[in-house]
Amino acid sequence: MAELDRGEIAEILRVIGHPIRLRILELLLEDDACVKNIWSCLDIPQAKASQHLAILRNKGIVSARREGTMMRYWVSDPRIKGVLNALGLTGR
Amino acid sequence: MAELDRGEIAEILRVIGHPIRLRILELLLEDDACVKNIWSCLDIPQAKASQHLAILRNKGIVSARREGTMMRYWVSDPRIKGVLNALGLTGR
DNA sequence: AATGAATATACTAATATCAAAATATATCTT
DNA sequence: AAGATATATTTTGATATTAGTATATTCATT
Repeated sequence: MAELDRGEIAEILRVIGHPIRLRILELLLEDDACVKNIWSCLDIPQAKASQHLAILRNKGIVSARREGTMMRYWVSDPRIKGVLNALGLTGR
Repeated sequence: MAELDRGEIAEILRVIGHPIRLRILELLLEDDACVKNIWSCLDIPQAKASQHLAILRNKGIVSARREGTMMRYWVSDPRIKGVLNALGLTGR
C-alpha cells in the first residue's frame, strides 16, 4: 500500500521549488497550455520554458501530448494543487 | 497584504525538499523535540541533525529555544503542515 | 575551574543545479 | 523537398548543496 518514500517526495519538492517552475505550475493549474503560451506569458526565452518543462515532465509532475506542431502541457500529479494551495499560491 | 513572492516560496520548498529534513519536520509536527530526540529517533549522527536544523531555522521554518543544556525545536511556519498533508506525509 | 553532556560550527571534496547560448528536431504548408 | 513555426536538446561555466569529519561552544555539576 503505497510506500511513503521521502526521497521521492523530496525530489518533487525540490523540482517544484523554483520560481519559474512555480509560475508554470500556477499557469497550468488554471488551464492546459502550449509552450508558446507559457514562455510568452511568463516573458522568458523559449528554450528556458522547454527546459523547465522537461524537468517537470521527468518527475511526472506534468504531462504533454503533441497537437500538430505544438505540445499541450498539463499538471498530471494531483498532489501539486494541494501543495500550492497550502502555500497560498492558487485558488483566488 | 502579503506579497506572493515565488522566490521566497521556492526557497521554502527547496529547503523542505530533503529526505532527512522531511522526516525531521514530520517528527516535529507530532511534537516538539530536542536535538537528541531527533538524531536518535532518525538514527543519524548528531552533527547532521544540527546542520539540517540550522538550515530549517535559517528559513524560519522551525524555531528553537534553549532549555538548560538542550534546545527545544518546533515547526514555526504554519504552512508546512498543509504542504506535508497535501503529500500524504502527515495526519494519516 | 574542570568535567561531561548537549548542541553548533567549520572545512572539504564530490555532486548537482542553474542560466545562457547555440543547435537540433518535428510538423505543417506549399 | 524547402521553408516556416513550434519545441527540444546539448554544452559550458558559475554557483550551490551534500555528506562526512573534526572541532568548538554552552550550560550544569562538582
